[in-house]
Amino acid sequence: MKKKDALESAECATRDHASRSPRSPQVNEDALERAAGLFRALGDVPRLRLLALLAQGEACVTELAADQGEGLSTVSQRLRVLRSEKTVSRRRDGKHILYRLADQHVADLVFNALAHASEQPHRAAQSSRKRGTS
Amino acid sequence: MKKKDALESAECATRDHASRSPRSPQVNEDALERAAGLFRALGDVPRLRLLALLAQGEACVTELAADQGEGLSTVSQRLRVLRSEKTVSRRRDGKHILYRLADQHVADLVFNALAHASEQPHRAAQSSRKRGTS
DNA sequence: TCATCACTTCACTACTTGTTCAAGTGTTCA
DNA sequence: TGAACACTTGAACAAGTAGTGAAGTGATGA
Repeated sequence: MKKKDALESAECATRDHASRSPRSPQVNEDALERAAGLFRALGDVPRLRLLALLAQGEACVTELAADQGEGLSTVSQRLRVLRSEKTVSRRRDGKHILYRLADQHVADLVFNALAHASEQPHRAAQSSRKRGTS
Repeated sequence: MKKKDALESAECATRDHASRSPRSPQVNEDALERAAGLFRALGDVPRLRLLALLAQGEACVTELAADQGEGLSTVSQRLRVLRSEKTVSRRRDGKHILYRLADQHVADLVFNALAHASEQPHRAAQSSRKRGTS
């Protein structure tokens, strides 16, 4: 993925709507990076399913793999990605390693998105609906 | 991306912790797909920045491109992705096409994630903090 | 201490995605 | 009517990412 071609022909901004507002970079660049990373980790159906599963409680890799009909290695890799973005945490329990959602915020994100997705079968609207609405 | 290698050696599930709970697929597969699509669209720094910018109000493509020091085409493509996941909507205003966040839910998602990311410089915690914080 | 179990990591391939230039579309204004 | 503006779309390529088998790691139990 390359970058750069900047401003190939941006002229309107200085004329028509000269200054609507500063529209500055007041967003923390670092936070942006982490937020994007988090979203990227959640942006994959198998991984999201894994999280939805873990939202029901702790589970070991074998259990998760069996539940999804996938290989251990595959599931382990998915968990690695999720773990690198701090969406899940793990602890050893004898021979097993149990995974769980890292915190309530992750659960909120997943549930909100799923709720939102369920509400809107085919299109988003000018909704001013509040969260938590089922 | 291939698929399949299923159950290369999952035996523990049937022995040690035989049945912790059903842990069934009660998650709507279709909602999962849409939610993942939404997250995937948000999982890119430039696109997320675009949304953060739009959270401040409507803006035309040229304006957004100028603000980020990027080319029109580049920004237009990013907006296309965002639009395909219904995170932004647009309307024509004379020569310009003004983009805006599609709904409040998207703004919530972005702000929550950014807030969460800002709160946790280097690691996630057992936070039970509620949304809307800061 | 050695075999087994439950994973994790590595290396590799196939596939997906983002950026970019060139060309195309739709509006406005002279 | 046509030139200029503000985008959008298409195609191509580079770079990133997921899945997989094989090999490695760390507990447990005989």
